[in-house]
Amino acid sequence: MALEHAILVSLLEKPGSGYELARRFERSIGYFWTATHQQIYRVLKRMETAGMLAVREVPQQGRPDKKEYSVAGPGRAALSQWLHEPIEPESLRHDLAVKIRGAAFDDPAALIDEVERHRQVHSDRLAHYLAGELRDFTGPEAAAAPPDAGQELQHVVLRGGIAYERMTIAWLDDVLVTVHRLGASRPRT
Amino acid sequence: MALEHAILVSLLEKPGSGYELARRFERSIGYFWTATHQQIYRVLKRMETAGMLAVREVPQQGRPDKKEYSVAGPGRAALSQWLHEPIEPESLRHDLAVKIRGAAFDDPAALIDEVERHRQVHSDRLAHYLAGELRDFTGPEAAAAPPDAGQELQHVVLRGGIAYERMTIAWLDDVLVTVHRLGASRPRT
DNA sequence: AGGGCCATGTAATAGGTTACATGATTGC
DNA sequence: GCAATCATGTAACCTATTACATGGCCCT
Repeated sequence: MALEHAILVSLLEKPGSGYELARRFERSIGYFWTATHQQIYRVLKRMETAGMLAVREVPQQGRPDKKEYSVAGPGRAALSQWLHEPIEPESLRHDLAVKIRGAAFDDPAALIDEVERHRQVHSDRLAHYLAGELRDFTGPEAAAAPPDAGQELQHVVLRGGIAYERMTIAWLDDVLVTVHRLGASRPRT
Repeated sequence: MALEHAILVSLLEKPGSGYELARRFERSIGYFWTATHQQIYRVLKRMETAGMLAVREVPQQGRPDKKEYSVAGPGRAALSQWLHEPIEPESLRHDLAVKIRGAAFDDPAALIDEVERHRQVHSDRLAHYLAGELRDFTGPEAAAAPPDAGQELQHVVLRGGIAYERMTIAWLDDVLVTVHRLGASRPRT
């Protein structure tokens, strides 16, 4: 169960409430792990019961009170143990590839809009990652201070996201060319 | 629910039993979609009940009888409908990235073995994909016959897998360089 | 004799999604 | 007045994983 571990890492980077975690899972750490707020609340409660997390009630004015979670000793130990265990190299789960193969039995031309839409999303994500890289790692402000190990590691993960988006965009272009070529060779089916 | 759709595509490409599907999901279509035999049997049963699939009992000698599934009209209609619906561009779920960020709070050097192990797996997969490409698409035998739309689409999906593995290997090299640099700057922690 | 492949399944559990529910504050 | 943001949660359902179970054939 790696959601627990992703939460531990995120809370070590910075303590926060369930709500804040849910927002981080839409950005930053969410680039390579997704979770909804319902799931996060459920897991936080379980982890708290298991003693992995410490909670602090934070009264706020003008806003609902929040529970700020931070990692307790057993949580850190659980993370450390997981870090030293080997994990399975993950396999993709790529719906769009299923669609592309399925299009052979239907209408390949119908793929075009869908693939272009996906390309746009990945293109936006790439721009977003690059902006984050400039802000946090390669820009003048970030370059002023020497990066610590944590920042170096966050940066290499971000570079992975950037490489993934670039590769995906290039592949979607390949798909578009292929589909157009199919359409051209048989104008109507 | 895309497992149903992946099964429909696979059975349209070639009818087969639950066992055979499970094997295909370890190879070929499994490169971008995974499923275990338990799950496949359950979904096949549900799809059969829903009338999406036709079954044929095939007696065999020296082996247990098998049930050969093929796609029935309603199954084809369900697939067609899905193909015309937009789907969400998927987000990654990358355990290793969580580990890398987590290593900042533990021992970054412990990543090295793990990353090298993953690199090996991806390198093997790449070799496997390239061999498949040569056999089915770019080799002398395959080049002799003009490819149809189905083959072109299968090929472009395979090219996506190849691009993914290449990108991943390059990124894992980047991770290794980064971790080694961290270790060099502070020999013991 | 033992291991691996073919072939099918059940049961229990864990993980994840969708819908529903509440309620105050801030900004347009 | 309406929508968005902050903040927390429950309930129902669907999906996926892990463990267990059976049994014959083929090869070494």
